[in-house]
Amino acid sequence: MKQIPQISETEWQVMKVLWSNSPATANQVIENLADSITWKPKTVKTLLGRLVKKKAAGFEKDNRAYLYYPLVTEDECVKAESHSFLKRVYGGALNLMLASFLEAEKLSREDIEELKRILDGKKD
Amino acid sequence: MKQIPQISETEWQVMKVLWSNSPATANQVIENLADSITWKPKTVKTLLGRLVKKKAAGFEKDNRAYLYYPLVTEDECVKAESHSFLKRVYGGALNLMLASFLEAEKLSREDIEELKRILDGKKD
DNA sequence: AAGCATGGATTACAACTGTAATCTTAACAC
DNA sequence: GTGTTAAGATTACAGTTGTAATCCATGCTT
Repeated sequence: MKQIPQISETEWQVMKVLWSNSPATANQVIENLADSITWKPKTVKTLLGRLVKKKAAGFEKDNRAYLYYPLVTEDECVKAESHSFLKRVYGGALNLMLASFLEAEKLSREDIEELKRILDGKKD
Repeated sequence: MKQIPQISETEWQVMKVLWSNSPATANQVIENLADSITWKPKTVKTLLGRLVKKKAAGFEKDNRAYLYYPLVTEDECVKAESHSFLKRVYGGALNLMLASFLEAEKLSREDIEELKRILDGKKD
């Protein structure tokens, strides 16, 4: 499988915008992030630049502003992050991790029902 | 709840040793890591030093060698990491995360049975 | 045409990371 | 007691990250 670039915490937030709203100009991304974070616009631009440099995003020139879009899918990134998390924290043992989450966290009755449905579906 | 220090990838590996085998001298930690990693002994000592500095580990002088031990529990750290992962990747939605893992990953029949047992246990 | 505004490019800068090597001090071997 | 060894302390050094500010070029305003 292809190599997913290392995407940092803050870069993730920018990628999320691109995943849900692309292509987008830097200003659209900034706008989109406005209520969730408090970065200066320049900060967002820096992050966009870094994402381009590390090939997580690309752009085309429209007129003066660039149109940015993701080069990696959210799914790929989620998989990569999950794998790394699982390995780091649970030594790679998925069943351990799931058991731990299921036990420790509060889930609504509906969540529980849905998870059981998924598990049932996997049995066959 | 108390503030868990930020523990890096490599530091985690050292903490794991301390969690399972403490107190331990630097050399015992090095020994213990020998087959899983290829760091030079000095590298491990650097990591121990950093963990002490960031209050994730402590030590007592025995004779010339120090005896290191964890100052934070594995459970606390796992929780903190999990929280951060969940927030970063799934926007904090635990049910989403679980559903995604359950669907995407391969689980043995026994794993599935156990997870269902856990879910059943949570229902009441 | 001249200047201002705006977008991206470049530069900044400290903290954290990965990965060690060197320095210093104290104990142990003779 | 004097040299060697070995433990921790200090220093190294580049890459990443968080968080921007400044620089430069180009298009819009008048």
